[in-house]
Amino acid sequence: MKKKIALFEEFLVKNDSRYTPQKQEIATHIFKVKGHFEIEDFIDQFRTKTRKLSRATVYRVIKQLLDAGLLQKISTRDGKVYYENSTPQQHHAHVICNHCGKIQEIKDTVLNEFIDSYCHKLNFIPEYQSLHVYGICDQCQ
Amino acid sequence: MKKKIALFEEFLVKNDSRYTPQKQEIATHIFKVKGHFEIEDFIDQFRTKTRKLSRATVYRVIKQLLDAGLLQKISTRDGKVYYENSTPQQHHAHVICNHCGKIQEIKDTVLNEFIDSYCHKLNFIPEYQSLHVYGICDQCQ
DNA sequence: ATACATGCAAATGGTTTGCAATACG
DNA sequence: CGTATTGCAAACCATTTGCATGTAT
Repeated sequence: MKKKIALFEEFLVKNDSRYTPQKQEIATHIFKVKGHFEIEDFIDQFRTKTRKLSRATVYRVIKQLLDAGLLQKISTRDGKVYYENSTPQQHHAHVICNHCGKIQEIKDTVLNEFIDSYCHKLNFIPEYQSLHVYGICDQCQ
Repeated sequence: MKKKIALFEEFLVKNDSRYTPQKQEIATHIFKVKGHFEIEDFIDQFRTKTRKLSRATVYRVIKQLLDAGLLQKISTRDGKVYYENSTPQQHHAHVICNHCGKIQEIKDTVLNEFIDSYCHKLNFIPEYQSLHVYGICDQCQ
């Protein structure tokens, strides 16, 4: 499988956007994160580890990563926002507990197949998708 | 099928929340809206038609409607936020064009069945769900 | 009486933008 | 060189919150 950073570079080139050191650095760091993370934490870490870096730039890169399907955004009901790595092929869905905030992943191809076939019917080109199920988890019941 | 306003009242009672005139009014107006709408527009309309009403209260009711599964929230990639009526039984999904912003609905039971069965496996009680597919629509290609 | 609901305005927090400086192709 | 990118701080905008007042049980 192709490296994500390579996919990102391809995406940028295809969209007449430059592949700059900042983009490379930010993307590389994001790709290393396992599970979900908050932007603010990420920026803090990045700043101490690497060097100064503008929030704006991070958000600009984030946007391109979302567009490229290499990252996805998760919002909990109480307004918290997380981001999580993904691949353009498979965006896994999330199950989010409204009580404790725990986030679980749904890994299942049924969903992706369904979406692909549906988009095909509409002649719609999917770039990015998100499925979030909110409710009460096992432990919180 | 039971009226939505009745469902809302039930929901409130069940959650030790009061069924007040404001809640009733706001909910009733929301239930009349077809398609998606923006909060700000809704408040403006409401204010001219009816009477003064606090943004805060609207948001408080919105939150309860979301929890009750009678309303759903749609966020476009560029930060716009819409709300749309729904029923607790079936949350239809949305296909959103990143180019022109057009929103189409997916009406299909496959999705709901999939989610129900998955939640059952996790012993997770789903209350609300959202599926958004972003991409490029037919016309914008 | 007591607890929840409302309205207001101020605060919050994630995200975007204008602009000047800088770097890529 | 010209055009996209970066950094900064200020701006934005949806949403939340603190608090004093009002209202239902």
